[in-house]
Amino acid sequence: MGVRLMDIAKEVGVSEATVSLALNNKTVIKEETRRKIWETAERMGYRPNVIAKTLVKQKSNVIGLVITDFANVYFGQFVKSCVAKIVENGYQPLIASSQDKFSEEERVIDQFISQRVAGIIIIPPTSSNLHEVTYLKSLETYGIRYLYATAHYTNVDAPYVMVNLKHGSYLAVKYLLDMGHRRIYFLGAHPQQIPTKMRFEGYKEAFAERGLEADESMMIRCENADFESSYVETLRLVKSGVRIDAITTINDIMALGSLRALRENGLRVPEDLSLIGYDDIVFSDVAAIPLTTVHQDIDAISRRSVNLLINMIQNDIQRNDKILIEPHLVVRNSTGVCSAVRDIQAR
Amino acid sequence: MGVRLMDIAKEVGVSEATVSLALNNKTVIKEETRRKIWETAERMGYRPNVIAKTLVKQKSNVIGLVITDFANVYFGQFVKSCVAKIVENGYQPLIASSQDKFSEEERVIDQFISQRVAGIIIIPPTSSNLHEVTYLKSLETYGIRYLYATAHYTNVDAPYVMVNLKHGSYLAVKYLLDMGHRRIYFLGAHPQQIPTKMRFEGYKEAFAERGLEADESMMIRCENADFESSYVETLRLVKSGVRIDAITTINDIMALGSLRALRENGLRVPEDLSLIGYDDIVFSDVAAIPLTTVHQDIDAISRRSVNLLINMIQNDIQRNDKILIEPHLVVRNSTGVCSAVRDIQAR
DNA sequence: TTGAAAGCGTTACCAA
DNA sequence: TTGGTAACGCTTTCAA
Repeated sequence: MGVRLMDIAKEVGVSEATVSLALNNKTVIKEETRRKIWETAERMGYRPNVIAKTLVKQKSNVIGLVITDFANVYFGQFVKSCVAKIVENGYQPLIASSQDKFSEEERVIDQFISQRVAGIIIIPPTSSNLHEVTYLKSLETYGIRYLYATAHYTNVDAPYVMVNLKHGSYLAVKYLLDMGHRRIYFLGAHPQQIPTKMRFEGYKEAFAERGLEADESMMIRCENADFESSYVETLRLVKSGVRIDAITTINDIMALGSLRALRENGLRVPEDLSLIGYDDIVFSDVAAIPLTTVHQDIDAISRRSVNLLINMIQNDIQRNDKILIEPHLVVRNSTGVCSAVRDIQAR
Repeated sequence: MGVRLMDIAKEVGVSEATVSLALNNKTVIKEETRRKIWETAERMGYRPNVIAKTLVKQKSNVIGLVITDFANVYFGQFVKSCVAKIVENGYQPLIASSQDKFSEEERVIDQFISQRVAGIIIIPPTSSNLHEVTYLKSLETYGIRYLYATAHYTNVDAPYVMVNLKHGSYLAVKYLLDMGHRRIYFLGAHPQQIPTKMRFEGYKEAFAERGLEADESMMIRCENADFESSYVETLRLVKSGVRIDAITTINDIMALGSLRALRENGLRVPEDLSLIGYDDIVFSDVAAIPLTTVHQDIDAISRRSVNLLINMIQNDIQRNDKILIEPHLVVRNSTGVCSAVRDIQAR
């Protein structure tokens, strides 16, 4: 099935080697022969077999990309950005999902090794920051370069590119403090998980900087880092009757969940209280109230990741850089001066 | 670099063939030999080279998937669903984006052919329904099975799986008519494009069924099928001062854009007018006002697509099925009885 | 139960 | 400027 070099060779009446040389535009081949071979190849609908090519060349131009969830907008944007950069550089992307499970990450990476990819960019599952990462040995055995993106395993000494989560959270909370807010609730997931942990450190830092002490009880632990959990916890908070100046969440979807709960209880954002998200996915601008949020430069993460990986591939060396991208705050309409402060000023 | 069958063979003191047989668990090999080979393979960190395997077996288990945009939630969900089903069936997914451009679709498919994939699921660019699709001949030359999903080229006789767009729109408009709405604006893209065209046909059908004639001037052509364009056109509509009973859009993002324009002008949804989206992406439920929308069963599209493709691959035959999935209306909070009708009833 | 050898489609080296 | 041939890592057939 299909056309092979041999078929073209027979048709033109030359050897396989000549056809190969001609199709790769080696100038050793006489102009006329080359033209004839190209024409015949075209006419026969020849498509080179990269499988065979890779086998004989003993190197692939495939870059693997392990993400956790195709349906998550944030990763969708990351994939889009990465793929563009990989293609630009003449490599071919191969994307797989770990479904946010470490066991699947292992399976997928084993598959990539069997594929003999040149390098891999790994986005680890959100839930796990500690793991016995056994596949690294295999990657080294097969000379496959790798790095982690958007997060990393704390117990593994490997290169990564991610956003300075702590600083992002610091910026958000500092801004809220500047606006007079004090009772700032923090909605996160498990306090042990990196995404939550790092952000809460930023939260505390902002308070400390002002000589204030963060009230740990304002760190609300949500079951999952999603719309529903955030909605539920915000509802509970509102019903409890405590004073809430502001709420920060560890991603934008959670902020939207929170927003829904607030609005359903007649609380106005930002008049009654402020709300800040995290990530700046497209939908934060599309929400009921355009969300103030911490912008993570996805493009920068992907650019640095791809560049570092390709650098490792081309120099045939596994490096160990740790790259932190600095986030910044995007102020939109979900935040304002603390209502308590406003009341005082109004007098 | 890396471990080969030969390395294991040398280590154990048997032939390559024996190692191959043993690792593939052929029972011809003596239990003890097999065990020893497995142990050694494990110890040496052996990973089979699928490149070589594919070459010799002369068949691949890779299914290509061409989408238009990784950052689009709708396709993100489709990819997720497809990938799960492809993996379940023991195949390996290979995903690429056409960036919504036909030229890129061609490039990507050529790449897939060079990869000698077993079959391809193609999501065509939204903008093009007519195209000289030259790659089909190549696909046939190399015996690669294919089908279109979520849309198709009208001038090409090839299998496809998509939602009955016309019927979805019909359901939405019929519902609005039932609620007493008459001045129903339709926000779409170019009237020639399939997604817009089919939906507007459903719109007209719902009117016709009631013996009403659809007013073509209520079909508003947006520059793009996105948030911004929809926002702009809705704004223009509102400012023009015409009476608006309801608005339907061809996707949920557009509905959100529309919603923003309405709210900014003090119009309440659904009290003052109703709004219906299309697609039922996650965010329609997360919007300021949970959106009434037409649900497209992405899971069904992907299931039917993958099943049909695998059927073709395994029976080694290119079929030509056209599969239409029936959509249904999901009523949430953005729709209600027409205010004009309510006023009358209130008297 | 095991081994030798041919072959998959391509490239690359050496000869012609 | 071209051709013959070995090699890439694996599977498979046939013989031993």
